[in-house]
Amino acid sequence: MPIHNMEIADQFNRLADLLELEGANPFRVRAYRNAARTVGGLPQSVTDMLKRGKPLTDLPGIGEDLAGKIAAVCKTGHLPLLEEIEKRLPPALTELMQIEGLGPKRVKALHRQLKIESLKDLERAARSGRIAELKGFGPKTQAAILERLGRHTGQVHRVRLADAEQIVKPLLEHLSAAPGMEEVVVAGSFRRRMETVGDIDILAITARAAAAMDRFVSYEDVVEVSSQGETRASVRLRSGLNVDLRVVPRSSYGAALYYFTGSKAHSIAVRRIAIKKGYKVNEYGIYRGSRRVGGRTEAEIFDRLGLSFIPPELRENRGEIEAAQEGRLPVLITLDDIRGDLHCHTKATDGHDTLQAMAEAARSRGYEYMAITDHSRHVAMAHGLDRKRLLQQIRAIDRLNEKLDGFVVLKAIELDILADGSLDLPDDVLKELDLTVCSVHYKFDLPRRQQTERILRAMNHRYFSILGHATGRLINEREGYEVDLERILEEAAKTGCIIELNAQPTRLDISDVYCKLAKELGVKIAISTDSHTTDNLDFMRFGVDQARRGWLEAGDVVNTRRLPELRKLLRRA
DNA sequence: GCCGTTTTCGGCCCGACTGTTTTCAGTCG
Repeated sequence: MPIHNMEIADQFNRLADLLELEGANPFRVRAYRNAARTVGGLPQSVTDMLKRGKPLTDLPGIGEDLAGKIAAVCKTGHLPLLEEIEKRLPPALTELMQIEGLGPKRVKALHRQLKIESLKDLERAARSGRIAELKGFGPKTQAAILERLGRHTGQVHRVRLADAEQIVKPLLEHLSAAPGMEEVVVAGSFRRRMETVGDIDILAITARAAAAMDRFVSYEDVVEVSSQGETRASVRLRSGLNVDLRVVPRSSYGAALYYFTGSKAHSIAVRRIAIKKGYKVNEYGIYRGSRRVGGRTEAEIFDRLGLSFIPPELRENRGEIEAAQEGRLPVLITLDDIRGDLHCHTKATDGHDTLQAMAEAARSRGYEYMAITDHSRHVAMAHGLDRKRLLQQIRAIDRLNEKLDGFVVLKAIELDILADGSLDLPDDVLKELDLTVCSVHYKFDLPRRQQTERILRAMNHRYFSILGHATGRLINEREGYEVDLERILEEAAKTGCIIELNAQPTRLDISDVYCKLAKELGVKIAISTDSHTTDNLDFMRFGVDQARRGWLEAGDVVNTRRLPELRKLLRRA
């Protein structure tokens, strides 16, 4: 049973928590957290890296010691240092640190002085009033602990980006109406266009900070004001989402936007460069000594530090800073680069709109082509097309194309990859199509090796064009099936198969790190909406966001091409 | 624990807010 990256990351994070409780060197703690983040975000499994003899010390923030520990976990499943510390400290103490407002120092004090080892202990102590008596604690802290305990579910909840957008939009409108408000923007992971966000960071430019604060905390969806100062406030919304507002003057706009966009790892790395160059960067500006030398725009900061402008989507400290130093940042794809959509359904299966309506909707978005990819027969739930109905649809598309001027509907299908890796319809009908999107819809529970072989076998079929939603995950709803995506991408590089980036906000499949790996391997990506209504075509922008996070340029994406060029890419040797 | 245009030791990002204090530690982002 190979150890997954996430398991290693979990062990390191737990170790970091416990070390922090023990009062270890905070930079040592950070090293473990960084390692957890690095390993957790890798597109390939470290088990495989080790097998292939790739040195783990090549990974940023992984030195000899951590490389050895990672290798040990891969080999044995155990991290001896973690187990050693768990003998000294109750492992459940790390749960206490999940409670907002409880950090290592307070948890340590609660453990030492009140023998609190679990959430249950914590609740009992708070109810009995013993916490308020501790030095450094008080009645307010005790009440806050009780209140947050009641809300604690044990899991961090992240909201899908598209859902966050719907929550944020009316709030921005509300804030914009504050007297003296000059500008309101969202920073944080929302601006970096992460597939999910944990909270919302809003930046407001105004000379009247107090008015902005008042307007913010009085928003109708606010259920709790967690903190409120002169320039900063935090609230919790009815939806459960936390929102931070930060007010800055116009002159600090760029510095503040940069700082609050993050990511944290990116900010730390850039500030380190700033220090080396004799600067200090904070949310008010960039300074040489006590003299402020910039910060009105983000560009001023990048310029000072000798970096080219790094788009927010890349700010994850995954190589973008080095690329910016060397002037080799990618020119990221934009929505305007997209010329068509290659995965769309109609009423013929589980879509809601007609062939013609879909075509017109695509055309009205400025596209030059779209592929109609209804389901194949095996997806019975969606009344998948059999040979006869597919041929009917092909003829209907031919008739429609005769009427359309300057727009082409491509004949295609979303073809089920059967459990043995064969495709759901015979070659004699597939050969009539312009392309196929081949996807897994059943048998999610195959063992990883078998699932991978299933897809690899399908990919070697002569009429296989694009692999649809490659992992089958639904964000916040279900994990994808177990599959070796790195091997699939390597095979795609060999065979010329295209990999889909499914733009449905609940899918965004494949993820950003796999987009980057695909690019590095030379694999072409199709960003497709998997539309089931005409409105769904607008999901393209979420796909483009994800592609940008994955470093993709227009040239990496097939549906940025004009039709003749696309056809060439689809024609396989 | 990592890392090197401060280079193998001695640094490691930086400020706001809260609740507890009587000048600040702890937490958070």
